[in-house]
Amino acid sequence: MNEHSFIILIHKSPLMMDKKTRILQATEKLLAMYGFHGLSMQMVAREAGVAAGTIYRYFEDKDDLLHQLHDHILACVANKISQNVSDNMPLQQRFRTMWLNIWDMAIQDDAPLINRGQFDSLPKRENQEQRLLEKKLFAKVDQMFSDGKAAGLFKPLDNEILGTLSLEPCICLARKHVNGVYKVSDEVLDAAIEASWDAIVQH
Amino acid sequence: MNEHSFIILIHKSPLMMDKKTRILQATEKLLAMYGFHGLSMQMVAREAGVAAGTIYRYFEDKDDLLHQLHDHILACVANKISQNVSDNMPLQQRFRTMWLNIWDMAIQDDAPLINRGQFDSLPKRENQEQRLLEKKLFAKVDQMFSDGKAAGLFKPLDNEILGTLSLEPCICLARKHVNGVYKVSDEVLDAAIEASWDAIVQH
Amino acid sequence: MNEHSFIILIHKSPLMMDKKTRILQATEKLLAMYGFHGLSMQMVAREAGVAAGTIYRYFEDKDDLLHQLHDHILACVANKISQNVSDNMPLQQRFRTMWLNIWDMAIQDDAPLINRGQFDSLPKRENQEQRLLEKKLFAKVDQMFSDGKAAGLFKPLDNEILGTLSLEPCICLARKHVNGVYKVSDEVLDAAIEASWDAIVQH
Amino acid sequence: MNEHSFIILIHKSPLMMDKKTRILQATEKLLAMYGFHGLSMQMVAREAGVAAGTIYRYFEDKDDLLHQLHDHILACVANKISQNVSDNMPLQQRFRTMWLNIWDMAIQDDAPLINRGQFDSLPKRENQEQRLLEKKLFAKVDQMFSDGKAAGLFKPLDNEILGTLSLEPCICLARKHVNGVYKVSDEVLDAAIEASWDAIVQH
DNA sequence: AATGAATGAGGTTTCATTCAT
DNA sequence: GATGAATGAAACCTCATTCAT
Repeated sequence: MNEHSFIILIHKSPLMMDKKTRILQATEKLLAMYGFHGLSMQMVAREAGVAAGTIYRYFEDKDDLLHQLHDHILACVANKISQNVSDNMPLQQRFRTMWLNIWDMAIQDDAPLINRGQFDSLPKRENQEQRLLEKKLFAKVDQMFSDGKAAGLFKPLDNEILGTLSLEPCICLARKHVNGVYKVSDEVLDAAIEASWDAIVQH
Repeated sequence: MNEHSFIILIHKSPLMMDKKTRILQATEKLLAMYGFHGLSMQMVAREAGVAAGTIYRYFEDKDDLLHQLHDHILACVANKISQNVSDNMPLQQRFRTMWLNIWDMAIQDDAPLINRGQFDSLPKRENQEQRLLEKKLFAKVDQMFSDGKAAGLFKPLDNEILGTLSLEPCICLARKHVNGVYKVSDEVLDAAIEASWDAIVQH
Repeated sequence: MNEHSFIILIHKSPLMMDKKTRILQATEKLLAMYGFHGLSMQMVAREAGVAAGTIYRYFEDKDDLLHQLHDHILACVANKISQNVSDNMPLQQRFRTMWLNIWDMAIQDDAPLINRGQFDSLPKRENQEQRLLEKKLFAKVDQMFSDGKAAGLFKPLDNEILGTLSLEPCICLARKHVNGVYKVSDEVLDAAIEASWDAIVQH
Repeated sequence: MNEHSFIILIHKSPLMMDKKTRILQATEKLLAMYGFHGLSMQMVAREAGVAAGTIYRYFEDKDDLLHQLHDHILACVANKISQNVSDNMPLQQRFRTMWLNIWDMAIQDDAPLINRGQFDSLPKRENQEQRLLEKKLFAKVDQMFSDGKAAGLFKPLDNEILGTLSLEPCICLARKHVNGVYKVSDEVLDAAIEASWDAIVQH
């Protein structure tokens, strides 16, 4: 660092971050409203309140936008699921809390994607790295299943399987609830949680 | 017939099915191979061995083609699920048979759509009429749940809920199996069937 | 060929050929008028009197269009150069005829491209095959140079070099003439032909 | 300076030329590498190490940049051609020196534009003023032709014509040499110079 | 003077649909 | 009924240019 050197300060201002977020949110909303087809970059731009070209400052191309949206949502989901869950709570309480966290998320309008079945058809990079990231995101869920098996309470199956048996039904149910296929009352909800629990505990 | 003319020979083999079926099968295959984006009417036409315009003799437009494909597949699925199931078989055997019917279908390659998660993103007409049709298609499933409740064996929940709790996990699991996310061994498969059963029976 | 076979006749009608030709001609004209930049597919379509999408029935993409135009023009040029030239005419008459053929072509509006220097910047496929094709197209020119060398009249240089020394100046001159850089009178034209001749004959 | 800030260090080396020159050089390089199509202002900015907007301090618009580049290169060319040429050298030596100066320039890599045929497709302002400027730049060439005619050695044609007949073939040849169409040996080079000389001297 | 994020018109290309044959 | 060439709207994406900082 001599007399010819100088310094440039770059402020990644909240406003700039705002733009990328706005684009992601616009994409999520439109994807939920019109599905995968009716999603054009022009629409995203209009909804986000930016010019079409601006999207390409933040995302390589349409595919990149969707990939990043996938990751973004996944992170949100993982975060939401783990809310109010700590590893020293009783197992059944942890299970119930997470189950209801998923339910709430799918019911509310915050995460409009999770509930329309569009989420799964988002392009994902199916590689080892991605798998590890997901595992880390859903650590709390993982921990619960592991603890349950260690206590001899859950069936001796891989966590992946336990999740599929007990938490996926929650999402399926929520989807039907939101789509109006079937309205789920509070009593039925409690029964569904119990049934999900029954699926994975030893009898 | 001048110097600009030339000749193409086409063998109309007895194997050529009727055009509508060929179009539907071509669509299913291409949808499984290239997903929703990579599906163009010209591709369907080429794969089906018909002219692009011919598709419009049998289907109103692209949406109609996809709707009809949805119904077509749904009928196949319902038919497959009910195979080797009669209403006087023991409940658990009925359940196990249907569960495995779903699994087999999702694992094999003759119903390429069901297993890639593309099926759910097909456009569906979500109306009363459609709901009734589905109910009729899945009558055997319905009957099993009703019988189980009448016998006091199943939880007193609507059939819709019982299905979501015990059969949807099968589809989710199959999807993961096919996508390579998780390879399901025979022992795990048996355990999963038992767990699905545990979810809906009274304890 | 059994009872299941049938025949389809395809007429490559003159009208259809017309469309491809019209697109090529439109491209040539616009390229001469507006240069390489101001050439958009929309403009070509409008000038050719077809829809934008129609171009893509006949040409893979823009590059293919330009490639094919290059070949098309090259063939025209080769044909024009060889007009009224036969291998048993005296050498100097053959040379003069070809030189003037080039000149006429560059001066007239038939081949608007050759004279604006746009021609050379058209994308060409620089491969062996292409080189051979060109050699065949310009066979008459080749023959003249070979005959001249056999007669001990021309310098013992490769035909490629002889062409560059005696015919390229014609094109350069014509370009300047058309661009208005320098107006070439008939006497000067004669002198230029003689000078080109002097460049390649032995002294 | 909060958690969103970070720092970049830039060493302003003494080698950094003034910005306008850097922009011109960047343009020349990119034009040679990617041709006319692949040249965007953002690329030029990146290559020159300036911001996109900065270009517009020195050049009206893209066209102006290209115009000025044209003039810039033309001046370089004129300068190079005249190297080691003085008006009291024998005519043939002057001619040979200039011919070889052109050849060297086209063969080497420091004037990347002249040799790829991109140069001619640069936009030029074809007006009287421009013509006069060029005449002044190429004064040495002009002088040689005038002297040759005064001595009764050259044909009595305008200098413009003499140049086209004897020096343009050099450029054409060099282009073919560089493009790999035809590899020119030293003997052929000498022969080509002699042939160019033959084209303009009286016989 | 310099920056570079933002713009949005315009580029190439695709594709659902029509219609003369 | 069947064809497939033609259409042209609309898709994705680029890039010359501006302007607040």
